[in-house]
Amino acid sequence: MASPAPPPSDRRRKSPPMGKRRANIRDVARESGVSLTTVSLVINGNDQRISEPTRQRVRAAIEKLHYTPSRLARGLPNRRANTLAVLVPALQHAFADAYFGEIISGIYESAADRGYRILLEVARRDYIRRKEYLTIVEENAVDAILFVGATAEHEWLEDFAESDRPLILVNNRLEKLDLHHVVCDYSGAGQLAASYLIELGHHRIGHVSGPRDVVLTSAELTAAFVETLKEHGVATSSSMIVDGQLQAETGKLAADELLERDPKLTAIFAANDKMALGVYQSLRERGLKPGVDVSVLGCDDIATAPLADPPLTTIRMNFFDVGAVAARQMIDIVEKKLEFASGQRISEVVDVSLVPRESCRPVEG
Amino acid sequence: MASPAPPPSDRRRKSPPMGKRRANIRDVARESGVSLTTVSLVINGNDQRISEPTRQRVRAAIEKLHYTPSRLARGLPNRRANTLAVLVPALQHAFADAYFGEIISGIYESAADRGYRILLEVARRDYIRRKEYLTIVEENAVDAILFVGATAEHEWLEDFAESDRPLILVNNRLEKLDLHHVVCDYSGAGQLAASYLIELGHHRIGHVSGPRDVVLTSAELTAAFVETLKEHGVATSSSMIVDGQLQAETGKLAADELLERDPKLTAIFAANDKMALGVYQSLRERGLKPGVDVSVLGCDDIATAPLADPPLTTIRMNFFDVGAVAARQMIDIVEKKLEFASGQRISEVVDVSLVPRESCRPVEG
DNA sequence: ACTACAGAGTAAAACGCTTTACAATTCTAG
DNA sequence: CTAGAATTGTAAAGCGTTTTACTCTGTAGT
Repeated sequence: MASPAPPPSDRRRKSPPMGKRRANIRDVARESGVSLTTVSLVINGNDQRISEPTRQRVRAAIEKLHYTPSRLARGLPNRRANTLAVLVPALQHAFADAYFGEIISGIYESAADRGYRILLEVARRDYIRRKEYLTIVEENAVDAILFVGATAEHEWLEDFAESDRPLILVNNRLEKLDLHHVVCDYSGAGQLAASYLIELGHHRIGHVSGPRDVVLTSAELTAAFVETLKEHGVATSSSMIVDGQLQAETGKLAADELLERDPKLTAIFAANDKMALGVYQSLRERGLKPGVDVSVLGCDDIATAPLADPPLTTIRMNFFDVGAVAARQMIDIVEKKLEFASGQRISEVVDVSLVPRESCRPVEG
Repeated sequence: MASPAPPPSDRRRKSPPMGKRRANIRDVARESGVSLTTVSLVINGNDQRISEPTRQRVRAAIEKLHYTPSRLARGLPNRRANTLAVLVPALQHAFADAYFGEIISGIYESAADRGYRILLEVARRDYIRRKEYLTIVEENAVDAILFVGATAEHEWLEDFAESDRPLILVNNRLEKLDLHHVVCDYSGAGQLAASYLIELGHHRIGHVSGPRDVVLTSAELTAAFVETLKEHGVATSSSMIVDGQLQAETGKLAADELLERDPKLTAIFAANDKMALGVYQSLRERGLKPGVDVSVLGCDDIATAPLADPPLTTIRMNFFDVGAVAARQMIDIVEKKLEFASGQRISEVVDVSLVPRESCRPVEG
């Protein structure tokens, strides 16, 4: 029985595309007289079997039709989105912070170079509770997560610890959880700070540290600083160290404390520039001139450091690079360019350097 | 002729999913004993015809299987990505700027509420040249573009002017191009500034404006300020106005100029807080106390305004809200909740308010 | 002459969903 | 009773790719 040809499908959900519809891969195939497959192979370039003439023709057609592949459709078959998630903690307006901003800029740079997009995510309470961070990778909205402001308090990170779920910590490490990470050389920074200050002749030195209990890199910085002082025979005691919370106000408070404990301090090393600026405040309130009466050394080299009065001597942390490296590494993993024994972790360290300006002087006589 | 049943397709490109594959809509359908369609309709909720009992069953199955729809697949049929692009100009580390940060936070907030994601894009030269801004919407990577730092110099925006391509200007408007936009009430701010200063008895007033030639809102602010002064019978001359570039240094320079032209100025209104802080510098260098000898009024209310010395009186611009409103509007458009006559444009204005602190005092005598 | 094989290309399945047009069943009204 | 309407559901087309497993030439080796 000759089955009748099926009636032309009239079930299009749209009226026939009157206006010029966007060209798709099929159009290109038709235009260049080859198969769908061939076009796809040409686009993705990695397959050697298509001959040069054919390639040419396909490319011509692509050009002519202004064809661009659909990202959406592209991701479907191999479940890849060509997108990276940048996850930040739910701080008050995290995006408005220069620290995050610089890292994100670095991430963006690398990602753009490799044809990846950046999706912004904020780890709000709700977000964590519903484990959205898992969802986004499971539903293939993103290929990997770059988490920027990790601390020991982010316990949900354990969901990534014993798995090969693609997450990397940007400029943070965790003591308890073994995760991919890229960090600035905080130990190196601590050493640098100590040797510089000693070189200038200081030996009564105070230190405003970061929140060492939850931020491992802060702990490292301080440990290396203290260790190096010791190595150079500078007496250290824990009373010379006061923890701050990385904000200017806490830097000021910490300096107040420090100067009360030892009014003859000749130098203060702050774990970041914002706190160093807080230290400036504290000194001024006491009628002391930063950089003259007391040397102040910062860390990070934020944009406003050179604009301070006096310009802040500091240790340059290349946050931009940290972001860039982290993104590159994750992309390598996603694209399987980096094969890992399951459980093996990325652990890159980015160099730091000292930027001498005017807030540190040799100790007098 | 009985055609033999087609052999079970053996062409799976993966070995049979041994490990637990992620559940898809088909699994849910099977589990709850209904059709694919039904599940889809339940998920999307908008269709009334599915009965409550069926809904229950489907939801139970979804729960049980930990099912989450794939964003990728979801976007394909109706060509929607549930994603908004935030486009920023290629300034040096734009993301590190508090202004952008606050707007982005607002955008994020609205978008998250409506189930939309945020894609970050930087309008680098290359990006513009290759018209990527068109590509991303054409290839359905995003549903709409929110452009944050527009100026008259961004000529490529004309690609959106006479079309219904979904782009909105966030906190900017353009004179030449008719585009969707949401802005703070810069005219209102200008009025507010003028009346406040007059109320305090000032009539020798200087003004550091923004780059009026390329930023329309800066022009509006200044125009309204001048106009209101005039209305109150305060003589104005163009020599009282100096353009700055919105950065602290240019604010200082402008103030230098202003104070040279009229050393008896009793108040200065700066078009943004950063420049106001620059004005502080200029005053201090002359041995004048900001807020005492010369009142200083800012605009924006950035995070550091209350921390300045003296705390800066300013006009609060709710950038967060501007971002939030812009995102909401675009989502409405994308989802066709807002039907527009082609060519009709969104034009929302967000209120501003005066925040009195200590940098403005009544004029003496 | 006959297998082997490389080279160039293709058919078709699969990815996971949305939505339209239709089907089956039950209800309502005449 | 029965025609029609309402209710609840379903089949299947379609979205735009990637990729696997083939096919078809022609050439080389034996």
